[in-house]
Amino acid sequence: MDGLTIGEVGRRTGLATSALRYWERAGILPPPLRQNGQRRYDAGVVRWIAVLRFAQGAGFTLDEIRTLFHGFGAETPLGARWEALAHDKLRELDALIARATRMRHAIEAGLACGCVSVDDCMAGDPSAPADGPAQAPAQPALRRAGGTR
Amino acid sequence: MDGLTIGEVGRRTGLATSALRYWERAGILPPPLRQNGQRRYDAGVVRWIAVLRFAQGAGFTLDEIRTLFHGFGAETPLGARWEALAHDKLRELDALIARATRMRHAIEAGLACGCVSVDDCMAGDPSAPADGPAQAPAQPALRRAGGTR
DNA sequence: CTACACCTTGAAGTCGGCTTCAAGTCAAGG
DNA sequence: CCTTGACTTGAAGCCGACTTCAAGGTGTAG
Repeated sequence: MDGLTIGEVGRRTGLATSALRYWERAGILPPPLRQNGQRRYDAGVVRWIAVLRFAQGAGFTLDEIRTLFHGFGAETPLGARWEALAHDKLRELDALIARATRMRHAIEAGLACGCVSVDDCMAGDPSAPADGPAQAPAQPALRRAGGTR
Repeated sequence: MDGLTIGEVGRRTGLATSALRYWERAGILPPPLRQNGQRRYDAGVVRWIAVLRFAQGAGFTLDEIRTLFHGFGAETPLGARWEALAHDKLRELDALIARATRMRHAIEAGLACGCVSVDDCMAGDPSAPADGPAQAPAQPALRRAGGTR
């Protein structure tokens, strides 16, 4: 046994090999040894990838995950690293949830409004008819996330 | 008075003129009359834009907003159009909120875990130590939304 | 005439996290 | 020797909603 090929790692983790190469280039996965120019991974990489995917699922960007993996002194335990990043992320998530909740309310306000045409409806303007759906968007959208292949 | 220039509309609505042109090309705002090749908008466009921005703020994509504005028979009232689109969007938002809430839980599980290194932590694998942070991500991320200039 | 402010267009750039493609390398099997 | 299959690379494409850029037109003021 001289290490896993990238295809083997892909099979074991359910990931595309292109993603593994991408993470390596992005400085997240350390470059493995090579045999004849081909990557040979230590079996431990599977666990690293599990942590990576977990962090991604928790909402961390690759930038943040790079920090999680390589951005602290080598002696800093994983738990402490996680904690250092978690508070900001929790606040981001709370903001996201709050925003999504406001969007829900906006949609319901739109349902309650019952306008006939664009020109007799709506907000944003002090001379507006009544209690139309309210003001501006402020935060345009929320993008969807890609599935896992 | 022969209509508002695009710059004037931008000023009144707080939008970049590039956005107005983009929406026109995207088939959302109808092309206005022109004088010497320049767009001259009817004052009513301001209200259209308010509705557009409101819908955007409620989470609708430009595709959906195009449907909202131009995708029904001309006799269909705005309220009915809104309703036709609202139910799916509410479900999407609920899914989003649920996902964000799961992400919150994941982060908190990570905080409770207290692992020292990547190799002694984590999930996804049946031989894992204990009740590590749990399984996979399934839905990678949530993208941030751009502010309103 | 020049300067200036405003408008026009199409093409390309931005962000994140990949995927896809073209072209090439390499080892094992028939 | 030739094919097959897995690997390598860099470059480009994708999604959404725009912004930015280059190059040029037009109207008005001084």
